[in-house]
Amino acid sequence: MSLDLSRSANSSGSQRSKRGFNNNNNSTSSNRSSNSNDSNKKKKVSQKTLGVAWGANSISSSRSSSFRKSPFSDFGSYMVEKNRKLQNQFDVEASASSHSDSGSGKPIFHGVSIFVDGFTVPSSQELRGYMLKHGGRLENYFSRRRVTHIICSNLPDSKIKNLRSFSGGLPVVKPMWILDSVAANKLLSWVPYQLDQLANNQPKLSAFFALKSSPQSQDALPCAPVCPGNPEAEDSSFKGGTSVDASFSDVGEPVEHSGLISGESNNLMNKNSNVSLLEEPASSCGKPSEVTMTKPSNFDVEDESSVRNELQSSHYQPSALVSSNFMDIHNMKGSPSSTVGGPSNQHHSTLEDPNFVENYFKNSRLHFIGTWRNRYRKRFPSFSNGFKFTSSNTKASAPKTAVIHVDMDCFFVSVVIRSHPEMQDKPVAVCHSDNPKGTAEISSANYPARDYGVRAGMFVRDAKALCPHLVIFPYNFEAYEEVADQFYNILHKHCNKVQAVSCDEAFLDVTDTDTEGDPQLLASTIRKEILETTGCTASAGIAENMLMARLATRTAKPDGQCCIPPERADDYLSQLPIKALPGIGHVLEEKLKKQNVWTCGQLRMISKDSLQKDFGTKTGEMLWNYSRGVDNRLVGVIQESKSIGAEVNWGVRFKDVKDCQNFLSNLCKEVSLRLQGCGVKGRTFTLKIKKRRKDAEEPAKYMGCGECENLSHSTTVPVATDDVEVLQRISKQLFGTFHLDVKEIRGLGLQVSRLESADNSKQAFERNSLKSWLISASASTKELWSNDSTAKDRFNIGQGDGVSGQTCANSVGLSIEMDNNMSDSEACLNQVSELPPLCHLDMGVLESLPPELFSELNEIYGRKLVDLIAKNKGKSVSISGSSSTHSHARVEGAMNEGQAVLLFDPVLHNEIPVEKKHISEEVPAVLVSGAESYSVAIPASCLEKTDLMPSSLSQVDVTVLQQLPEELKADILEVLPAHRRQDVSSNVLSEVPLESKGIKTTENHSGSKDSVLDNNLWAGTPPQWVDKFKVSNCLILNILAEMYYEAGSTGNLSPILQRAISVPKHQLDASQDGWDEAAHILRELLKQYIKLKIEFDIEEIYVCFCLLKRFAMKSELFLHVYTDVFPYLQASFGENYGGNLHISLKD
DNA sequence: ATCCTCCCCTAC
DNA sequence: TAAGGTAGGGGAGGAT
Repeated sequence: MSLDLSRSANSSGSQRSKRGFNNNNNSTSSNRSSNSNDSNKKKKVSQKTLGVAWGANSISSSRSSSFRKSPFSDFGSYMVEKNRKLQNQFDVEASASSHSDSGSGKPIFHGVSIFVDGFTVPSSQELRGYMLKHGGRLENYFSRRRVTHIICSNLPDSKIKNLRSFSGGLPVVKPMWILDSVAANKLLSWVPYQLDQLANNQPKLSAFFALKSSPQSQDALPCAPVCPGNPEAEDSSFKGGTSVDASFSDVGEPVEHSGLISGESNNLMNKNSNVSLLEEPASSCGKPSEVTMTKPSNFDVEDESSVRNELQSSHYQPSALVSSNFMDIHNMKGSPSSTVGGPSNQHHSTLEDPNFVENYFKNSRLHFIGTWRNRYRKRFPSFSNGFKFTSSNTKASAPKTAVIHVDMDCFFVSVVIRSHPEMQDKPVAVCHSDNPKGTAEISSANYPARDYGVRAGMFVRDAKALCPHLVIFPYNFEAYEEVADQFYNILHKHCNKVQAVSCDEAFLDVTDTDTEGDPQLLASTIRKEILETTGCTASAGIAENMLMARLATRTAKPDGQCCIPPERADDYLSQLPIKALPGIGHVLEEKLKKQNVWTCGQLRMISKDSLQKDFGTKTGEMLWNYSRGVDNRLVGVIQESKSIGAEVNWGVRFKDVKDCQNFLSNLCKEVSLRLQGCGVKGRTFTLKIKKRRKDAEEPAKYMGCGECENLSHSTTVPVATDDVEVLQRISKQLFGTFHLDVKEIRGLGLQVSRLESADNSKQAFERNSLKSWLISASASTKELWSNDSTAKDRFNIGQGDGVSGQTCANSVGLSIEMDNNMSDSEACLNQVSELPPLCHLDMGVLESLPPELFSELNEIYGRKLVDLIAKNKGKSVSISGSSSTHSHARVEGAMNEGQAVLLFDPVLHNEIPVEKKHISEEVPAVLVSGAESYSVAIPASCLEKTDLMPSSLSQVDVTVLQQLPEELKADILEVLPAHRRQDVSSNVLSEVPLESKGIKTTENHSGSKDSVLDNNLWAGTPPQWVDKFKVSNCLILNILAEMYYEAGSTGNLSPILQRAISVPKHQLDASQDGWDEAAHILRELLKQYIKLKIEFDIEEIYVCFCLLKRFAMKSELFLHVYTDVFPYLQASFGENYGGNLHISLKD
């Protein structure tokens, strides 16, 4: 597929402004006469009469009365009244013939309201009878508001277009749907009954269906895409969907099919009827006679009736996935925007549509193209990552390679007109809109249209200007998907080395394929089969490498094939315009033209050095090679994706920050779903923003982004994620770094890179869940005490049982029996019931938790936490009343209850209070900040490496230390000052005088080479802060031990910890340096936390430490803290430092 | 040197 | 009205 976006999308504002003379103003105020006047009238009518649409059932009915004017004041009102009468009549008859459907409650067609278009079998009267009998409705006059399904047997082509224009996304379904549903006594999915001719007009819902069900399984999905088993669901989604379009609607108006198209099509003939035989104009240059070309004289179009419209189980993108949500929301809201909001001219902007993001992608051709690869990967997994090259394919051993490049001709058009043979020779294009004054873009034009100069990327108004009788077809993404599948099925059948380029283009390596010596024969066989199967033509290029094969295809188009033997490559290239080389776009072309290089022959005159100097090493080499027909690429598989993202650069208009945040949030949802859909998580997040250029005029394109500055910021987090909330926090944080007026934003995109498989981190994820973390504390304690060899092996524990016994006594009710036969993960999963008892939870900490964490915990504890907190409120206050320090009541409460570091650690329960007492008594603390915020100093000595070690084992989770292997334990002990070592060797968890802990309390950190923030940070020392920092020393040791556990239990550090800590396992095991470095990094981490929170609430810092402890053990949770906290920092330091703050942890 | 970020360019 | 996306590659320039 050739996609020319350069004119409209990427390049030149100049192009746009040239076009702009016929701009929006012009077109709206110009003589659109009847059309625009009509639509205005319709809008008015629809407003007035909206409420009638759904009668008493209508969600908007209550609203309607206020809009209704006196009856019969105009034709519209008359029609409304008439409709109402007919409906009443219908209702009366319906109740009279009320039919007990299946006894299962709702009748089959409950909520279904059909409009019968044209002659049908059975007749519309019969259909009416079925509807009457089974709780449905039949509308005598079409209304997009009331009608849920259009029933139609077959339509003359002249009607197709009109139907498409008024159906507005409603399903157009064959009457068989009604009959079959009655026969099945349930509402069947309408999708398999779509009218073939019009299937392409129903992207939204059918996309959803396609996702959920294959044709084989649709019977099992009786009706509802939104809510299976509830017939109302499907129906109500239509209500929502149609009311969205209300302002376009023609409520109460009788349908007239003016055969717009028929007149046009009659004019087309003659001139273009044989255009498929013509050579592509561009190919005329540089086509040497030796290049063999074949083109068929014509092709047979498959009989229309045999063109299956079979719905295949396409893999739709997440945007389709969330469509149910979208519909529900619209349904609930009743689309007030369309009823109250007046004209809908903003409807497709972010201003009016709260679900713009989801909606947008479903209708975007570029999105379809851009995401096709992912769908292909899922559809043909064995081909997208299956075959590998045999060495025989390399240049050395197999000098003669054969590559075929196959490319469907004007794919989008071919597919939509494959069942309209009479359109083949007429100028046809695919476009969102047929408005001859519109700025919708032509996506694809067939060759007759190209003869008029119609090109992909043009505005439809320009195309119509060139070719007034151009026939516009809308997109049919499902059909593209279907044909692409057929296309690839054929390719895979004939060749086992297929490299998919796009939905309509692929390379085949046929070197080893049995082609009976003739790749051309194979190419022609394939093309023939493609035509027979899909009804669409394909062209092929055959050459010895991918470059030349591709160029050959260019010559072969349309519907031909071309072989360029190696010996003819030079000739072929010499006159070839440089733009024809893949990799040379308009920018490179312009640059080269400035050097007077127009053809590949001229390009060859330039030395490689010169090219590399002007265009860079790689690009220069590429130019040098390609101009000589040299291409060393091998036909290969689609490689693993390196990034996943989503962006929207159309219709983006925000009126306030809230709008923008909502949009961003939806974008994150989309990206998260895509990540999950691909089974990957990512670490680097890039937010891209298009900002209106200062002097930019109103874009020529309706709702376009116009001329923009492209901005991007990225951040890297330590733990890969696909979690939507994390994405939202990160993107919010990134967004803050731009400091933009949201009104200037014209486009937003979020891209995720540094991907890793979600499977790999699945185990880690399970470990990292809050629940498993809670459990693991008790589990590890238990394992320690156990003599079970599994536990020993896991932690390499060979000793320390004596002490274990002691700690065991300290724990309350946490023991679990480990089954020897259980794997670690099984064991983990089986520990679900082993939560720390409620009485062990710290109220202060609980209350301080971020809401999301609290609610997660609350759920885990069966929602008892809320009560617990309520009960403990008074108690907590009394504790704080007794406190004499500056710290916040809840923090003090927590400290007094002995849980300074860990929420639940049973061992630390016993140690921390002791230590804490010393610190708070003996370390003088200075609060030096101004009145408005804390500014805290931390002793510089605390940052010395030696002080990373706990000053006393009383700070250490001894159970943790005990689990270290002998030599590591020795390492750690060795670093401890002698008096500390004594603590350990005596194994007494005694109190150690503060003076001996080597903590200096008044030094400033002015010597630090850290950022200016540090100076603020270390400026003072409030007592509570020292407490926590001391605690952090202990924490670090715990963390190090945890790291060791990770290593011990899995044989390797978990990927998460490897990255977060960035200390290779071997280093950890081998030397003190490794530990020191790990400690250093962790210390930096702590500092970040301190920075993040210090300016706000000292209490929060405490929470951070609690959470940081979790980070050490369960890294994924760290992300929550990390992303949660960063915005505070942004808010705090704002303009001054916000841009310089990169907290990302370097690899 | 090597990596990272922030772009730009290209293809479909 | 209209749906200007997605992803890879590479270059410039700065940090380490």
